Amino acid sequence: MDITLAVLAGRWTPLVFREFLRRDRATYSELSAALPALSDKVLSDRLAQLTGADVLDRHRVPGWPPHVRYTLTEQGRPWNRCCTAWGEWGTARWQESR
Amino acid sequence: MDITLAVLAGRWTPLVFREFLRRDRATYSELSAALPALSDKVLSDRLAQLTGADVLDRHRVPGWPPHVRYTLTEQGRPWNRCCTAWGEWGTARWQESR
DNA sequence: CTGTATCCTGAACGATACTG
DNA sequence: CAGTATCGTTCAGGATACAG
Repeated sequence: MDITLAVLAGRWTPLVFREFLRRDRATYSELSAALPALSDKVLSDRLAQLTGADVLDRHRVPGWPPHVRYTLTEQGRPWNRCCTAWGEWGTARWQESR
Repeated sequence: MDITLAVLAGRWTPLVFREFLRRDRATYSELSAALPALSDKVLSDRLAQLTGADVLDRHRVPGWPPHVRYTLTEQGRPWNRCCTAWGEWGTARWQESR
C-alpha cells in the first residue's frame, strides 16, 4: 500500500490516471481538454511521474505536428481495480447522504 | 471517485485511515505511536477531517486521565475494500520489480 | 492524555512565456 | 502539438508551547 501511495502522490495524480479507465490511450491534448483544471506544467509533471513509475507508456508518433500517445503499461492496467473500489465507496457514501 | 478523493485528501490521510484495518478502535496515543512520522497537529487534523467526513467516530471515555476512542463508522468500514485493492496493486508491482 | 494555538518553512502549485 | 523554463504565490506540513 505504501508503494501505491508513492505512485499516486500528488494532488491530481489519481485524476490523470483515471482518464485511462475509459480510453486506453490518450494524447496530451486530450488529457489537457479532459482536465481543464490542470496547468500544462502540472500535467507534464504528472505524466512524467506516471511514466517514470512504469504505469504509463509514452510513445512519440513520427511526423508533424508532433504527436504523443500515452498508454497504460502492463503494470498500470490493474489500477482500474483500485479505481472501481474507490468509485463504489464514494457512490455508496453519496447515496447515503441524499 | 471524486467523493473518495475529497475524503482522503491530504498527505497522511490514507495512512491514518489504514490503521483501522487491523484495530477497529484506537486511541490517540496508539495512533501516534503507530505513525511516528506525524506531528501532533497533523494527526489531530487528520482525525478531525475523517471524523467530519463521518468515516470515523470519536468517543470520549469519562475519567482521568482523559481517553478518546476512535472507531470506524458504518460508512467508513467498507473502506477496507479500497485498502485491499491498493495493497494488491502495490504488492504486484513490488513482486515484479524484484 | 488529548489535543489546540501560533508561527515558520519548503514544496507544490499556477501562470506566463518560450522552445523543439 | 507537446512540452520546458522561470518565477511568484499559496498552503499543507512541522516544531514548539500551551490548554482542557
